[in-house]
Amino acid sequence: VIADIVFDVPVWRAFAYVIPRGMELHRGQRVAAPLRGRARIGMVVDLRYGDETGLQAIARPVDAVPVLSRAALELGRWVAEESLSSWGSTLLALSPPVARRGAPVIAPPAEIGPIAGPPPELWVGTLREARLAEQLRAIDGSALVVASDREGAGRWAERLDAARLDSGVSDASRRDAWFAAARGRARIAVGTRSALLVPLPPPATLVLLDEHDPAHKPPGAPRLHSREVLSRRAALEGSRLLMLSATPSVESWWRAQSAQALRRHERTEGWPDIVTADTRGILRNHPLTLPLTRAIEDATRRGRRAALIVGRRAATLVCSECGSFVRCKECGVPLPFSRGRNSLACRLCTRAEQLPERCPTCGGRRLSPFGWDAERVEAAVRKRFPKLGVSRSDADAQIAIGPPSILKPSGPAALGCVGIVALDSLLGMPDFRGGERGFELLWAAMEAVRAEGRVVVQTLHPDHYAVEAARTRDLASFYEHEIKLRSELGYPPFRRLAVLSVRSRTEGEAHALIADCARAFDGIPGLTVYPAAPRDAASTTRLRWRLMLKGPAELPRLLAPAISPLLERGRRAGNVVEIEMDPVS
DNA sequence: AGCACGCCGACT
DNA sequence: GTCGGCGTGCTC
Repeated sequence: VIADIVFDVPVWRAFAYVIPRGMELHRGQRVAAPLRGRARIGMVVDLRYGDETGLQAIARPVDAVPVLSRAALELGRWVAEESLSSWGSTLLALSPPVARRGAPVIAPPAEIGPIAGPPPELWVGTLREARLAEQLRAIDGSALVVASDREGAGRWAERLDAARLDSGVSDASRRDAWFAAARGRARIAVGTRSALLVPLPPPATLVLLDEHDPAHKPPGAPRLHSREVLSRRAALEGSRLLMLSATPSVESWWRAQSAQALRRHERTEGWPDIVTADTRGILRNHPLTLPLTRAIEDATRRGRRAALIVGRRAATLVCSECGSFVRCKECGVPLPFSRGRNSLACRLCTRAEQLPERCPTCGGRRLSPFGWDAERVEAAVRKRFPKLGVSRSDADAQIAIGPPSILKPSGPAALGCVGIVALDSLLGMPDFRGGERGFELLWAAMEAVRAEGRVVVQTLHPDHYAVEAARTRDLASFYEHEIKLRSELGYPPFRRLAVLSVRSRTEGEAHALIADCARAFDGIPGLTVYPAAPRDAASTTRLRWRLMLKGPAELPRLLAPAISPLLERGRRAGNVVEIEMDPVS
């Protein structure tokens, strides 16, 4: 009997090995097998009869029993194909930690047949998490809860008294939790993306927390958003899928709405009004407007903490008179601006424009770089509030300054004031998700203060649809607007994106390499290939290039034949070619 | 990925 | 005459 094994190497095909006499193996079990002379860990994906001549023998099983079901192996293959990465690297990233020698033998995972299940549900509203905890407490069958990070997994494991599958606990207890979930001994298991394939006895409920969070797709295998993996899994095994978010991704909202699967568990009565501070023509010399200064004073006087949210660097050029950004005429995205350069280049289409003298919208003469970074804000705030504790690293400081993520761990009404120093640094990011990210932030700010505090938004765009929708607490109106835009401009969920990037040692080679890549995509029907652009517009050397690809839902299948030889050839002579499907930023 | 093989320059 | 750089190709 021959075993087909896949390894954590960038090689697509499986390798065939002889199973030694007396060794019993199953699909979904890990083994150590000699690969180019050394024993490496691989996953058994198939067992078959065949010609054994010239094949090496498997050295030993690594697991006494399978860790993945056959359905999980197939799901893993789908994930690998969708993300243009190898089956082996995907499966091994989605397997439990390897046991130490002498660990007890545990029962193999349940096999689940394909059944038709309900459409995925999208839960929004302030009560979504309380409702989830309630339902899970009384659940019939098993459940997997996937958080976007270890902290979230830890909080939920405690809240649900559930087994933990993420790396926040020891390997031994993660492994125990894996098999406890597989055998139905732990009804509820909590993990991060590494737990996506854990076997669960039916009927299973799959839960994705903070569905919109880009942290569900960090670098590394499996190179797909947990949302996509879970929705495929739910569809294949007929499980119920619940996705929770205060502000879902536009993709999920759109799908849930058309499947009549949107569930709203809301209570927004008593929430504070969002105070918008219009910063057009001001905010040149201080990051805090009067309303924000007052709100910080009030909160800290009452013994409450304040958080100030800042974006990244000065990223765009803005008109001080009408407030509009200088945008690419082709793509409509704001052009990134950095000091010391006299042209603006679009990140998407590479069109370069002379630095304009006047505002292209209103003809105003005052165009200035826009953006307050954390350092500048901290210095100014310390000066303004010398007696208060101000920190960029301690989220528990009286005034904490940082990126939107500092709002994440705060419980309901944890803060007395949230100030968004410059919403425009989010709205104006050279990324089609700018509106979505801005809306998420505003909503998260309201959730962090609830009825007990104040949200102050400083912006050049008080009339932006994301601000308007947040101010009126009208989720649906935001999504309607955003979906219309996405449909007109051909962005997800209507078309699918991929980003190809290359790196070389010399500028000449880098340019030749990206040109080769672009040529390889010539003539593929339904594919839009955007012109290549240097990766860092600010950098003077052009060793890194990227280009964006747009296509239909089957984009990975379209790209695979063209990209495979490039991914291999790219590795020669210090060249690196990478492709990322469905980039989140 | 990771590792061995092999072909050219610098050193004993 | 030998060491070792890295470019190249393969892994059951």
